[in-house]
Parts: sequence; C-alpha cells; structure tokens
Amino acid sequence: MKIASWNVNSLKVRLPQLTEWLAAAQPDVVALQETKLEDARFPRDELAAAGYRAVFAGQKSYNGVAILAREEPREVVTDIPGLDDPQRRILAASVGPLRVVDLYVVNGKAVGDPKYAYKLAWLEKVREFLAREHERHPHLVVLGDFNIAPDDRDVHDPAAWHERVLCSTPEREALRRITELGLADSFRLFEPGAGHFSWWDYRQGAFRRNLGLRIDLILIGEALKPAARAATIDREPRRWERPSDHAPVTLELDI
DNA sequence: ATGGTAGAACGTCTA
Repeated sequence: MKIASWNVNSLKVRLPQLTEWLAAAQPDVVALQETKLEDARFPRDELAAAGYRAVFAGQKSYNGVAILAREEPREVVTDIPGLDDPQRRILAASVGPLRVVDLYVVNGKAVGDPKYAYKLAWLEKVREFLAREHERHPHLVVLGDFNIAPDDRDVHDPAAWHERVLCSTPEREALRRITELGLADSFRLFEPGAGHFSWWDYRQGAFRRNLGLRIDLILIGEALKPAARAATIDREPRRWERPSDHAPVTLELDI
C-alpha cells in the first residue's frame, strides 16, 4: 500500500496537478490539506473518474481536508471532543486495514500571537483524540501538514529559524507528545540526514535555492513499523507551473 | 527592507 499526504493550497487550482500526480504515483490513500472548498464544490466526480473515492471536510476560502482512497473510506470523523472548531482541519477515516487521520495543523502565525496559543491548545486536544484512536486502532496513520519542523535537520537555516513559529520548542514538544503515543515519523525510519524539505515559501526563489522546511509528516503506529518499506518526498510537482508551495510526501507499507 | 508571493475574493486575511 502506498499512502501520501499533500497540502495542495486550493484543490480548485491544483486539481489538474493532483490528477496528473495520482496517475503517475498511483497511491492507494491520499490525505489532502488546504482544499479551500466548500463541500458542495468538492470535485468528487473528477476524482472518481481518476479512480478515487473521497471523503472531505471543507469550508470556503480557508483550511479544508480530504481523504482519497481506492475503496470507500469508512467510519468518518470530522469533529473531536473538546474542539468546537469551525475550522476544518481534521478528518479521520478507516481505509482497508488502516485508520487514517488527516491533519492540517494550525500555522500559528508567530510565537506569542493568539493564533500560536490556539495552535498549542489545538495540538493538545488532537493528542487526546489520537491517544483514543490508537487504543482502538493499532494500524494508525496520522499524516498531514503539521506546520512543525520536528528538529533542526528539517530546517534549511536553523539559526535563522531558532525559536520562530514552526520551529519553536513548545511546538516541537507538542509534536513529541504526539509521537510518544507510539507514532513514528516514518521519513526518519529511512533517512537520518538533514536537508530534506516538503515546503518552500513562494517568495524569493526559495524552492530553487532549497530554502525549505520538512513540515509534512506521515506518522505510523508501532504495529505498522515492521511493514514500512520506503518514504519519499516527491519534489517533482513543486517544479511544475503554478505549483502548491508543498510537495507530496509518501510512505510504502507492505500491508 | 516587517519586504517578498500565492490563493480566495475584490478589501484584506492567511500562510
């Protein structure tokens, strides 16, 4: 099984790129973030033509998450206890043997900003939800745009980003509390080195200069670790015309 | 340089 996560930054704009990438990469499950679409406008028919069933939780203009799969996702959850949140940032569903939780983590804007406090509170509520999900579903996959670079290997210029939003210690500790539920950052099962990024700012030629961060993650439960075969960051779509600022990330599981 | 670019929407927010 090949699973993937991609922040598409507007599914309306990126639909042709998504279908091209689906045809080339042939993933079995795909988590999307920043669809920026109301559910009534979700391109269900176009994705069905590409061979994917879809479940989604969207809103106008901002946020929005979706899970695509070869078979119909089951037991869909869009709202979790303790988060009465109009922002559509979380979507859980069962696909085949997997429990899949798609996250579009709050960006946070800047350390100390009210949005940063919302980010940390949001992550704690999500951690509580994931703890319960993991108890019920050992084959748990938690993936998406985490808006946190786990450590300095995931940052092009750690000095410049020191204690800034996406890299601050409280954010990294919030992520660590989630991985301590027994959820491994699958990319690091295969690649220990620095300099592998999944997001590059649109400005100042950041992609061309590889000035990026690795903030798009696929976490897997301990029970899935023996099945992990390969993890990639596919930079190719970031080179296309009018790209998302994020690259798709993938994990191959022998399951 | 509190800039720069992109998306949604058409002024201004979000990232």
